[in-house]
Amino acid sequence: MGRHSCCYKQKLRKGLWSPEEDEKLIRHISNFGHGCWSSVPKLAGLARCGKSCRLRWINYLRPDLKRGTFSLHEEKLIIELHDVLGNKWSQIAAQLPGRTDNEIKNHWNTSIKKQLMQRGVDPNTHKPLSKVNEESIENKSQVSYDQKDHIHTCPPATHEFLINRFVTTHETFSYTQPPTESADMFFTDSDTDPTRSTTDSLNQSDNVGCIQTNSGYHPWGLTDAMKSQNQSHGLEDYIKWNDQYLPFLLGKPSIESKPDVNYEQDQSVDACNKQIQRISTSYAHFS
DNA sequence: AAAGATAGCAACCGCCTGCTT
DNA sequence: CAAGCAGGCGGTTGCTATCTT
Repeated sequence: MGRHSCCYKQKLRKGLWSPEEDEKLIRHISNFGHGCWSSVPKLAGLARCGKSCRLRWINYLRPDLKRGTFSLHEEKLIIELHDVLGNKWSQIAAQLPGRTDNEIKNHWNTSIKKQLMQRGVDPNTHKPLSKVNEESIENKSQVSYDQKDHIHTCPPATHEFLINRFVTTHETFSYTQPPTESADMFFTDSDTDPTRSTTDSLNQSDNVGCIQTNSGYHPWGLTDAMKSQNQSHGLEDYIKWNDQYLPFLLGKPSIESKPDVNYEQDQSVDACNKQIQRISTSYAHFS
């Protein structure tokens, strides 16, 4: 594909936007909307490419932008979402009203990353740095083995791994329905009230969540009763996700060579645990 | 006060995906 | 089905402001 066609045009301005250019763009979009971005520069009287206009509007001129420094809550949220989503800045930004993906990405790279490193946390894996170092040493020796056998890098997929990745213990697994379709994950209160806004929910509950699919809302995580039960046993009450594995859990394998797993429409917790057992069996050859 | 180093951020680049022709 | 186009995304660059020496 190469470069965007509009970028080939001659005499297009680049670099920082002048106040006059901003004004033209704001006036045009306020009056007519952006429509097709590639036509915006011409209609707005700007010597810029459509992509540049789009970026300027989304990252800087949009009226609903919050701007200013990130609050502690926002930073916490970014860290948690990054743990789940990785560098999916647009998805992370979608959970922070008034913030852009670019803004979050910049803040991550310039500030949050350093904070995490100072706290001894690896910003990529969100694990303690000491643990990451140990694993990297182990992985180095593993790489040669994998290369020898032409096995691409695959995570360990033992039952324990999957359980640990998705749920803390069997008892804590609290789907009311197994999800059946592609899903966008979001968090909500344990009452799983879909009318609550995501950010409101996140303010109140970090560890109990919900999967939203086309077929409805599927709570996951710990009920309050389970939380207190687990805490009395000294168990962690958070649930870790990995977007690479999420499609499997949802029956939507997205990476080649992964086993096709069908999920039954069974609403019992036992059935969910059986599904996990089945997944881990399917992965057994990787471990 | 000046020069160099560092941090923060706006914007660009290149790639990917989905839609249209 | 292939090619072209537009929109979107993540990674990166480079400019500017601030800090340090």
